Amino acid sequence: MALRLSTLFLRTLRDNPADAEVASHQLLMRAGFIRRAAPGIYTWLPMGLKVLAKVEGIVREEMNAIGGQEVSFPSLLPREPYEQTGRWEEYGEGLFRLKDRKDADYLLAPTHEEMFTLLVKDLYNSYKDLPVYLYQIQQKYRDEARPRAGLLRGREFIMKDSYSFTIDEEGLEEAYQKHRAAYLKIFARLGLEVVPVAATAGAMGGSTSEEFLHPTPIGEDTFVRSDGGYAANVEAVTTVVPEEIPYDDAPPFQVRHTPDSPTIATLVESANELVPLEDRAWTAGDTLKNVVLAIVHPTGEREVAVVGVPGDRSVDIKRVQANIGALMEISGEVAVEQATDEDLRSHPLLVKGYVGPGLGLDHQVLGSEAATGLTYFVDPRVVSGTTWITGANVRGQHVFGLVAGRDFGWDGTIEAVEVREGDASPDGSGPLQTARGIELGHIFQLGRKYAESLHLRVLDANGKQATVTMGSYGIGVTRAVAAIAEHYHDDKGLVWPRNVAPADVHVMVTGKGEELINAAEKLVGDLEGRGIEVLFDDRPKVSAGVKFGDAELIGVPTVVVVGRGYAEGVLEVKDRASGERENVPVGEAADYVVAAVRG
RNA sequence: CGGGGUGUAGCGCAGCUUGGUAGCGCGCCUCGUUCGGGACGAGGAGGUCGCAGGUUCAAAUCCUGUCACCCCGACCA
Repeated sequence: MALRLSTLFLRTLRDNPADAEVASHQLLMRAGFIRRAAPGIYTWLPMGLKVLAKVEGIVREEMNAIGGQEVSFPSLLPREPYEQTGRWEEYGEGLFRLKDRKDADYLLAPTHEEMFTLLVKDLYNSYKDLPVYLYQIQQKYRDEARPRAGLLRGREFIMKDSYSFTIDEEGLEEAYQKHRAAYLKIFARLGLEVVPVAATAGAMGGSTSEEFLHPTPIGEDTFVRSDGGYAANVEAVTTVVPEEIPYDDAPPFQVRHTPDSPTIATLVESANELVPLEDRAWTAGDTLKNVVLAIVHPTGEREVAVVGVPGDRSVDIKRVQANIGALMEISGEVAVEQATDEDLRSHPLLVKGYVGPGLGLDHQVLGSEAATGLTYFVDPRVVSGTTWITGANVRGQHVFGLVAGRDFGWDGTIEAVEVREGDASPDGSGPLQTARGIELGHIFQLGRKYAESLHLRVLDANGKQATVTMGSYGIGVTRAVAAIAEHYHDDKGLVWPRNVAPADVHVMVTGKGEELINAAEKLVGDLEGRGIEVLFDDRPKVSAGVKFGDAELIGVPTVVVVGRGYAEGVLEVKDRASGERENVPVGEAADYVVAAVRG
């Protein structure tokens, strides 16, 4: 049945809602696709549901094509499985928790690794049952600190999540590659450009992981790419490590008074005055800036650590956060913050503004083996033999020519500094460009993390218990709808690509008279008979201007106007995207539209 | 959690400085005229002015508190 605007549950808005900032949010609200129910939580109206169903359909087809089997889990889940994997705690405040009348704990699922794992455990027990790929398209709940931009970042959202269960790494690799290929197909069919980038696994655990980012200035993720094809989330970029330098001939370090050098810039100035180099001037990159950070464990325990980085770079807390958990062998969500004055007070050996890794091997201040016992990480650029200017741990004094490996050591290296435009790509494929993107998909090689904690084992070919290997693969379905709306619109409204449009064609009647209505009705009937989805603006007493405006706002790809041309025996067919219009004889209109729709 | 902003009719806003019992545009209802680019006329419906307390003869307006929402930074599909 055609959707008739005279009865369709739809109200378009002339003005943008005041609380909508980005185009996709504004237009989806104005065109009557969604309504806000609560912060970050949206109601889907008939038009919106049409698009959502198209997107889901494409995802479903491609998942089925790689052998995925669809299931559906509840959103309301008991605490126990999440307790077992530690995520009840690790998820922190992002988890919606609630209690039933018996005071038992429940949660609204933020994702379903546990449930899938337990389901397979429930039913399968032999390697002969594997591999199996299961997926669902379903609501997820995360109590986001700051929902924003309408559908782009909601507290309730629809995600397609799939999980692969295989007997070994080889099977996992195959499942991962199949999903990767399927994802590229899905996004291509959705009309969304995506860049697969290397990513960190974060709270999900596991090793190899890639994100599918849709490049757009309103994206929340920053990623880098090179002309040579390298691409990574900034959190996952690895630094090109310089060669170690022999330091046998390096001069000894000198400690100097530098009373007026509170900043890196003034320190560089002092350096060039006090201890000038023969062949060049000191720069900020020669200084070693030691940043004191507070590491907050999932348990809430607060630990101070120090990161030494070249002075011309600033520390990117996100990158530290993404990497420090593994380095410090902390499982779960680690928060990293700049150290407070109080943190510094509890470590009196740290002199604010003059923190340095040591005055020499005998007096090393930083490092787990040193006086403070504070873990000391350095940027990968700090390799043995490199020479640095840094704090002397005495107010008003710096040390010049401190040689890494000779005069100070460290507990480990960490990717802690911001990645800059122009930095070298780790695979040697040229300088890096930075860009912003929306994370539309994320695939992980989970390995055995969940299978182990939930004891998912099967008998292998030798009759021995083997822990199953898992992969996890997500697509933000509602987010994809937002991304499409964001990418496909103009100043008049939405411009849906055919694959996901709420209807194939928008037929409208302008002008009055029985013949016009009848002609439109006949066309609508013909089109429907041929399997075309029609949105029919049959509203009487609505002016042509309003109808044109709504058609442009709603954004169905092809618009047919039954109006003034009818007297001459033609209908006007317009292409929403290009604005091109064509007069088509009434008798050929259905054929013309079918051809346009079928592409 | 830190910074900025906003709460007045379904939507967008004015009124607040200088208290006097709420207004504009759009939308909605009725009648008539119009009918290819957001028509016109006439008549209507609709508001606890976010909430609580205070000051005052009188509070949307002044004071205190509180809540909510939006935007910018720390998390994620």
